[in-house]
Amino acid sequence: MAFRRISDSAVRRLSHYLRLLESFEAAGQRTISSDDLAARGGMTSAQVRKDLSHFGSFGKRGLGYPVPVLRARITEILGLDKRWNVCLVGAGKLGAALHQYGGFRRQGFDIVAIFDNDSTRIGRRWGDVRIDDVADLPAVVRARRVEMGVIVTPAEAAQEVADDLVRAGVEAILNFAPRKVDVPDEVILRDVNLAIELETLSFALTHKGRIPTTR
Amino acid sequence: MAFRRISDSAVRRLSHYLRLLESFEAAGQRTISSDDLAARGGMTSAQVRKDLSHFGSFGKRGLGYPVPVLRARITEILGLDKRWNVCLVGAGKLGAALHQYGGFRRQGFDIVAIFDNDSTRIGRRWGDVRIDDVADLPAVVRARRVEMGVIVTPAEAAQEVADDLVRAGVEAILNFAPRKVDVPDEVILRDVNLAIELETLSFALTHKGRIPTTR
DNA sequence: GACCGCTTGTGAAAACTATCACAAAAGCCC
DNA sequence: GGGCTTTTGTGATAGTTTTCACAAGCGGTC
Repeated sequence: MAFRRISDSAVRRLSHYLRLLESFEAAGQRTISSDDLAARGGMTSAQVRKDLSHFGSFGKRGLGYPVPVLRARITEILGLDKRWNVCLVGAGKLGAALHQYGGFRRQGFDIVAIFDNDSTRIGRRWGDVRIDDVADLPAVVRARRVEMGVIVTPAEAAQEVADDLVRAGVEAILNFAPRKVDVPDEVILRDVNLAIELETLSFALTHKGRIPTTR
Repeated sequence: MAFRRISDSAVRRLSHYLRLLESFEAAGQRTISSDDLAARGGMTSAQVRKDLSHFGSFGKRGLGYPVPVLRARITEILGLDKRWNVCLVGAGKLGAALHQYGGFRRQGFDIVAIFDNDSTRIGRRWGDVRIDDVADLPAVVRARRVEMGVIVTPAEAAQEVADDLVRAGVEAILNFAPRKVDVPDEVILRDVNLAIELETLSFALTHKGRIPTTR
C-alpha cells in the first residue's frame, strides 16, 4: 500500500481544528464550511480543505463538513480515541502545572506516574498519583504500561532520564529540559523550549522580522 | 535599503546555536566549525553556515567561527543584548513555573509584574514581585514599562487580557491559553499550546508519521 | 428537471526552505 | 612561497508546503 507523509505543521493544524470543532459542536452547530473554520482558526480555507483531504473526503459540496463526524474523524486521526498512559519525570513547578492542566486528561492523556529524585517530594501525592523515586522508574513504567514520558527535570538530568525511559519501553518523549537529548530513531521525541519562544519575540521586536541584506 | 525576511525556523535555530555556544564558551573552546556545531545541535553544517551567512560572515575559512565573537553576535541579533520587561498575567501553577524558570532572567527577560484576578493571590509576593490585581494592569504595565506580556490564564480570560495588554502598550504577547486571541498586526503574537505537543506525539505513535493514501 | 448559489476536492503554480557541491580563503608545514 | 588540508560562503538544485483557481457536486427553487 502507498503511504503519504503528513507534515508536522499539518498535524498541528488538525489539533487546532479539533479544538474549534469541539466548541462548534458544544454550541450545537451541525455543519461548518472550510471558510468558516479557517476564519476562526486564522488560516485559509484552501489550507483547511487540503489538510482534511489527506484523510479522505467527508465534506459535502455546497454544504460544508458535518461537525460531529469531522470532530470524531479528527479525534481518530490524531489517535485520541484511546487513552494514553503518560508519566511525568520531575515534580517541580512545571510538572505541577502540567499535572493540573485539564487539557491533557480531556484529550485522552492520563498521568499515571510521577517521578522525582528529591526525598522531600517522594511519597507525596498529587491527586491520586504518588510521587515515586526516579530510581524506581523502570519498574513503575513497565508495571503501569506507560507509553509516553514527559521530561520536566533540570537540563543536567534530562539525558539520563531519557535513557531510562527508553530502556523501560516508553515510545514517545516530550522534553521540556533546555538541552538536546538523544534517543533511538524508533522513539518519537519532541522538544519544547520556553526560553526560545521569548527569544523569537525578542528577535521580532528588535528587527520587525527582517534584517538588512548583508551584500 | 534592501531587507531580507528571516524564517521563523531559522530564528529558532539561532536560539539553539546560542545555547550551544554558551556551553562551548564556558568550556573554554575558542573556535568551532559549522560541522561541530551542527553535530552537537542535530542539524547539517550547510544549514548552520546558511543561517549565519544571513547576518554577515564571521567565520574564518579553514578554522571555523570564533566562539566568543559568534556568541556575542547572535546575542545581539536576537535582541538579547538588552533586558526586556515582561509581565505575567495569571498567577497559577504555570505562571509560577515560568516565574521560577531561571532561563528567562539569564537570557535578559525580567518579570517585573504579575497579575491575577483571585483576591487570595493578590498581594502575595513571588520573590520581590507583588501579585497585582489584573484590574490595575493598564496602570502597572505603563508605570513599569512592560514590553512583553505572557498570558497564563484560563482560555476564557485570554482575549480580554490580550486586549488590555495591547491597550496598555505591550508590543509582544506569548499566549499559553488554549485559544486563539486576536491582536492588531503591529503586535507580535506567539502561541504555545501544551496539549498540541502531546497530540502530535499521539499522532506519530498511531501512524508512525504516515497514513495510507486515500486514492 | 433545469438553473442557481454555494462549497468541496484537487491538480498546477508559486513560495519557501533545506541540501548540495564547489570555488575561494586561511592556516600550517616544509 | 608552494603545496596540502581544512572550512567557509554561496550559487544552484532539490524538496516541501502553501496558495491559487476551477471543475464537479450538492441542495434548493421554480
